[in-house]
Amino acid sequence: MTADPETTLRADARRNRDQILAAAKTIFAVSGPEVPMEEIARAAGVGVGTLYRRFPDRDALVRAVAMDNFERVLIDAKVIAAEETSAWSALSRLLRQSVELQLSVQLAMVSPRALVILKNDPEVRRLRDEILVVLDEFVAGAKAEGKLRLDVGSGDIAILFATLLRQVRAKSPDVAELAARRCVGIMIDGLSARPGTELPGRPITSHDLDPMTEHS
Amino acid sequence: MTADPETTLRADARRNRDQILAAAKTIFAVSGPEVPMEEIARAAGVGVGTLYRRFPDRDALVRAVAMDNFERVLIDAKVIAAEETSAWSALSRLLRQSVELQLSVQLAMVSPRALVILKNDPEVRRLRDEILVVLDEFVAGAKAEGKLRLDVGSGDIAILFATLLRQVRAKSPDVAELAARRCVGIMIDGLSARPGTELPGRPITSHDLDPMTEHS
DNA sequence: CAGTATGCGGAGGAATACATTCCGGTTCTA
DNA sequence: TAGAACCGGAATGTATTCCTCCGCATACTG
Repeated sequence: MTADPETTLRADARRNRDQILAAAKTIFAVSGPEVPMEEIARAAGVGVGTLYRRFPDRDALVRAVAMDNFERVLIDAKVIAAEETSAWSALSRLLRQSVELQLSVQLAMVSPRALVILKNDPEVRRLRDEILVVLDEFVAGAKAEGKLRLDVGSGDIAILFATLLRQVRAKSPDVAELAARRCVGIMIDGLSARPGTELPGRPITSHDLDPMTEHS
Repeated sequence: MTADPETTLRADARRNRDQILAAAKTIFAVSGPEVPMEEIARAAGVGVGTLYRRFPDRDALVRAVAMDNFERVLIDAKVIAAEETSAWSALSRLLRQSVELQLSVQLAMVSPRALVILKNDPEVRRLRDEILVVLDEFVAGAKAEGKLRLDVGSGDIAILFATLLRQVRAKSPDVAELAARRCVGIMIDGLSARPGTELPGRPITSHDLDPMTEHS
């Protein structure tokens, strides 16, 4: 049906397309999906014209970035599931290593703009649902192992990491990057099952904040 | 010198001024200090004209909001210091209850826009420094008590809470508010001194990310 | 290696979003 | 009740941003 851009494009065009996607991913992660198109083009080392030729409008770009990252996370999760022996180590590894990937992904679940764009895209939803299933499995498994505190839901975890990803503006990118890794570490410790403070309310599930469905 | 707005203003004007400040605080906390002035005016229930009469431009408003919140946090911290018996409980109580206050405060330390405005304001700096001193005392004390993990600095804590404050967009404000409280709880547990994962790098101090000084 | 289809960059038109000003009408205060 | 202080929000000017268009460049094909 639709020609596959991966194979149909001329070599240089293909290269540019990839650069655009990569640049957009980085920039979206830091500044959200509303940055000027020109900024993305510059970061990708191409002209705006090229950007628009490949992605007719901003929505198309956002969708493409989301798809790309959802896929990547899903693959990661599956690899991890296969390699790790316990659900807890799988969960914490996924969270830890996904700083970059989740970066974009979660952002796509938090930004109102992206939400509107993605809400009605069946392909995106399918991927997203698959990810949620895997995540829920990890969470349930880790609880069963007694490693994850029982009073959290996958929604809590999602929020925790979604909020964390907006890169902090420290004095240098190095410090910022280190800080992010350390925050993740602290949060993982906060999630582990050890006698700690009791949390208010009830566990938040992924359904509680499912941005893909209408408000209650 | 400068007439004190608290006493000089006519009653209704004074009331409006307070409403504007309150509205700005809330909105800044959620959306950052770059929201359209009109939105703030609407939230405060006044016209833009009134907003501009009271605060000549955006910078003035940002500064006023920052001052207001810095003061509030400082007062809170001092009250807590007087009431709590251990540094750890003081620290965790401060973090827990300051969800709203810290909200604005930290935001003012993260947003580039606010930074520029506040960087050269000596009054703001003075307050800010006082807060940092109190926070450092709490941190040092809690470590001495063996309640706070030794491998974190006050900078780590600041980042942790600064990133957390951008309100999550859940299905309802209630859920969002609950989620925020739960996140704080999880983070506090992550900070407590119990055998957990080792953090990468070295503790981040408040100086490491001090936005009031130039990049190294 | 020449011919051509495909792709490229970026100037520029159109639309929008914002900050800020201004003034006729309203509300306090003495 | 007089008059000063204040209010709302329409109107103006400006800065951004989206997206199109077209002359030029580059990659594939035989």
